[in-house]
Amino acid sequence: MAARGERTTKNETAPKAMPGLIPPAWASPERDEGGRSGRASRPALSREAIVDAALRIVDSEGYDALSMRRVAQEFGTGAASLYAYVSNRDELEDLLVERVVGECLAPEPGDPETWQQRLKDCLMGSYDVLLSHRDVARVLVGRAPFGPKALANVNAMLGLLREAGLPDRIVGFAPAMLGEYLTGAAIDEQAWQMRYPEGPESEKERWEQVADYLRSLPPDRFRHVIDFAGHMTSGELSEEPYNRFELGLDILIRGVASYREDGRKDGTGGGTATGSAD
Amino acid sequence: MAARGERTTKNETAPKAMPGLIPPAWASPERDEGGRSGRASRPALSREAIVDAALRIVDSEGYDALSMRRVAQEFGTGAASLYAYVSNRDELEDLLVERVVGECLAPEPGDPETWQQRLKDCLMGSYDVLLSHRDVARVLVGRAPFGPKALANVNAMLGLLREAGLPDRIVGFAPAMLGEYLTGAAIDEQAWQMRYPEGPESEKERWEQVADYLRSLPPDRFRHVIDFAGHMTSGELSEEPYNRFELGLDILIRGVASYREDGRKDGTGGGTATGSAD
DNA sequence: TCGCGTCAAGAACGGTGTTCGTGATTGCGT
DNA sequence: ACGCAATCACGAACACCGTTCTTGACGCGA
Repeated sequence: MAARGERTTKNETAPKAMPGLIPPAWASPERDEGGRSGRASRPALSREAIVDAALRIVDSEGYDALSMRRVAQEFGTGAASLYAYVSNRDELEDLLVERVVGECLAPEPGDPETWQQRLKDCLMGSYDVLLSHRDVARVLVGRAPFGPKALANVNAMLGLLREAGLPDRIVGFAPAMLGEYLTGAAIDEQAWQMRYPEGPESEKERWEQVADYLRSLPPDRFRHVIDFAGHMTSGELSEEPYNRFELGLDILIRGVASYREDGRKDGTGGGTATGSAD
Repeated sequence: MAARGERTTKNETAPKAMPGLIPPAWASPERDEGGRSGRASRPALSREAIVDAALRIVDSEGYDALSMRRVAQEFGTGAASLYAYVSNRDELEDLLVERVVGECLAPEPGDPETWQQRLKDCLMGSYDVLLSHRDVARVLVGRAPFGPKALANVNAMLGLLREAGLPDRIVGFAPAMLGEYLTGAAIDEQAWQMRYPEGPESEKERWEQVADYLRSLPPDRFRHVIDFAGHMTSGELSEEPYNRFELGLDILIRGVASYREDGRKDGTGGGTATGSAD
């Protein structure tokens, strides 16, 4: 359907072992030093390599810099060459999503004792993965998580929630909702980081600046905004590792857990979701 | 700050009464039939009119069709003419967001008795507003809701949650989270509608198609996905007005409510958020 | 050695956001 | 009443974008 190189079925596990940045072996414009091997015999272009390059560009220059021409430039060629391996920019983005989602670890049964904590760990790890790839989360919006890797994660989540004794309706719906929250939170956080591109030590200062703006609003309208400016900007969360995303996750998981049908079957019956409640 | 023609304050209500397409009164190169009024005295272009046109385009052709040239075409002129009133495409989108958010009604104190229901009503109304403007929700992602209209809504939400007896941390954080969920859910729903652009009577059929795809996956991996395919696609929610968005909202509000500090002060102490629980 | 089929990729097409310069128009000062 | 200066609309241009068409070089079988 897509292009020619799709049915290769063999090399798709080859670059799996490369976690970080890739040595620019195939990025060098002339690799004919091997003695005229010709371009057709060793393509250097492949779906994997193209997705690698795209992710590298997003990592280093951001999603706005991603374009067919820019990806092709990474291989020292023109954009037209990509269309032999990728039918479309949209398909490239699909592959990019699948690639990034593959870095997110699915919750494994039994690691922490409560399902709430396992869910939290999985999602916070995914959050870190998304943020480690700059604004790659923007590629996720509106894309159903139906690739193999994404579905594997969804499958694991479903198993987790199923064992927790939740109604089927909630089990089936929660993964989509958690994924939506994950994506939205990552995008928002990245947008803030982008707006104030100073060093990471000014994190607090950045929020304080926003809070000051909110406090400068006319007090007759916006009374509550002024009063809660500190809390809205998360300057008051304070506990070092406890950030906005985690708080939202706690809220969400508490909501899900409130539908539990029988209080027992798994520990922590009361209702507090994660222990970091107060 | 922005441009010159901003302070006209008079003619900005003129084109308000035209809901549909505009009679090409100001599009005609010579409209001097009114007696030489000239272009400066009645610009026909204004920030309001430009935002009107942009929203009209999104409504009728979708966000992908929105461009400076397309907006300018609505006035029978070139894209350059817009830059006197709008400094940027980004600023135009800011104004568009503010415009749409202005259509969303803030929760008024006292309408339904419980704060949960008031919150739900407000957000479901906003959801309908967003979906009524096609995929306009895509413009909202990554944009902090800090325009006057958006802040007014946030202010009202804060007041609502404040009276509900929630911890300050939760009060300050919940509006952002609810807004995030609202945007994400609207985008996803619209993306699904776009992928299957058939009539609205095939809503059920569309979900059933997706469920069938999920059920066709290899059963050894994806066991849970297959089992929950029906619930994942919301085919089983069934109750006519109870849709995916509402279920998510209930989950979210339950999570928020679980942080209430003293059980009384407002009705419905138990924990079920809205009554449509099970 | 010749010819053929394959595939990389340059050039081109229609689109985008944005800027610059020009030319018409208007209101004001005289 | 006239002319000038300031204003402002907007066509043309620039540098991009995604995508397609066509060319042409290459390896390989005959």
